[in-house]
Amino acid sequence: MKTSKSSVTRLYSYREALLRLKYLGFVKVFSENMADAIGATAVQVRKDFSLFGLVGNKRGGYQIDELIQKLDALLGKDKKYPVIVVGSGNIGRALMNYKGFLASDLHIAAAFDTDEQKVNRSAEVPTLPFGELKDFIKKNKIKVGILAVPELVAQQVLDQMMAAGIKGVLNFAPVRLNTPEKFVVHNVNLGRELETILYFVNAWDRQEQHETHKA
Amino acid sequence: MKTSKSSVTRLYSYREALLRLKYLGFVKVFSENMADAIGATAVQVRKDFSLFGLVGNKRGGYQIDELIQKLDALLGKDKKYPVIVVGSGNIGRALMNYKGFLASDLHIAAAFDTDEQKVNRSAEVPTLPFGELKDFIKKNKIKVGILAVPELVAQQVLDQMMAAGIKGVLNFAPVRLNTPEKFVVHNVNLGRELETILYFVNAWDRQEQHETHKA
DNA sequence: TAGATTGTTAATCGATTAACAATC
DNA sequence: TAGATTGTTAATCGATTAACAATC
Repeated sequence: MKTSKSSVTRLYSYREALLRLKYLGFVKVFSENMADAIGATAVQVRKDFSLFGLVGNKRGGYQIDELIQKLDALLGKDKKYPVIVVGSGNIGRALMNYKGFLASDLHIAAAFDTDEQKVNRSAEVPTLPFGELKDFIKKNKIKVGILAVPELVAQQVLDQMMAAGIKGVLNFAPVRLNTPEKFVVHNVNLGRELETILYFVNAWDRQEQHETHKA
Repeated sequence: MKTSKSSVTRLYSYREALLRLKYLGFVKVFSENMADAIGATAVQVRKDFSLFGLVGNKRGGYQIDELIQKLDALLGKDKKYPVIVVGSGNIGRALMNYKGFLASDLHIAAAFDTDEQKVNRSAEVPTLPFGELKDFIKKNKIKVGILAVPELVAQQVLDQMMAAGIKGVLNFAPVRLNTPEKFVVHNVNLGRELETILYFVNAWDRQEQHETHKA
């Protein structure tokens, strides 16, 4: 598998690290440096690079400028991609105002909500009535959305987004969504994440107590 | 590896599905049903169950009540676990008010912020000054926190949380955190998630155009 | 040339899936 | 008994890591 999710994610990390190094005045890097920067191993870095056709110089490492340029082309960093938020509850509103996207190649074009009270066309990121969703997606050729609606309506809202042309979503509703073959869904289940953390922390606690008793 | 992150996550999913089935009046399930419910395969379910010592009846499937009970014991569902939010920016505030936690065994005990303006001791989930963080963690024996502070201060804030006794965090800052061996970090990098979705969606688009040209 | 570093091929590892024996 | 389902052992798969040849 050429382009697994994790290898692509690492490419973005490499790029970010390279920009930092460039900013600090560096001109070239070795695979070892890249590895340190993103918390991987040098072999992993070279493997990833070779997978995506990024070549360096035997003994001389990689030219930072050249590498960034190639990554930009590979990752489509040349243009800004508009993304929409559907549902302006707690999570939806947080993402509308999230500053972390500014540095990247994506920006939130608009949010949608069924609650007319939340509509606000003049805000920096406007909130529009849900009825305008389809037209907006089509008119602005939106490909990716953030699904931040209640669990119970998630599937039916997604269906409408798909019908209008959306090809991928970041889903915050704790349900398994039904999607066609060529559609990307990344699920973020915050409760589940916390529970899993809790599980391992508690497991260690129990283990420790056990060991203490034995001692 | 007995308890990988993913197998534990699936246990929580099984439990959730079982509660739904029970609510609908079902008394027993087969591995096939469980698989459908969480989007896995029957073999996967039986493998997970055997890994955690959950046994059924040859030919008779699994008793729902019994299974839930065992999962509760396994996952520590007997008590409520307090969790804190550090940083009350966009993400932090959204999580403070997130309803999705109500159904689970965790609740947000308090939030912390350096901005005195945001302090509010009388809210349902109080926001306290950052200076009270250590005492609060120690007094309430908090083990898990949500780190929703700016990237630049994430590590130093985490260091203070660790010093006070925190053993695991859900990290929203887009940085690699330095932690000791027995410490759990789950990273949620929202920008990265969206970028990766965008990558695959664009990759398909390019591919399609390519194929159209050939045709 | 000797040393350092890349890039590829092979080995390992963990997780998922397949095959099948056990048994209700 | 025959059929259905569990539970385990073996095979497969993908991703990471190790080994090493190429070469600047």
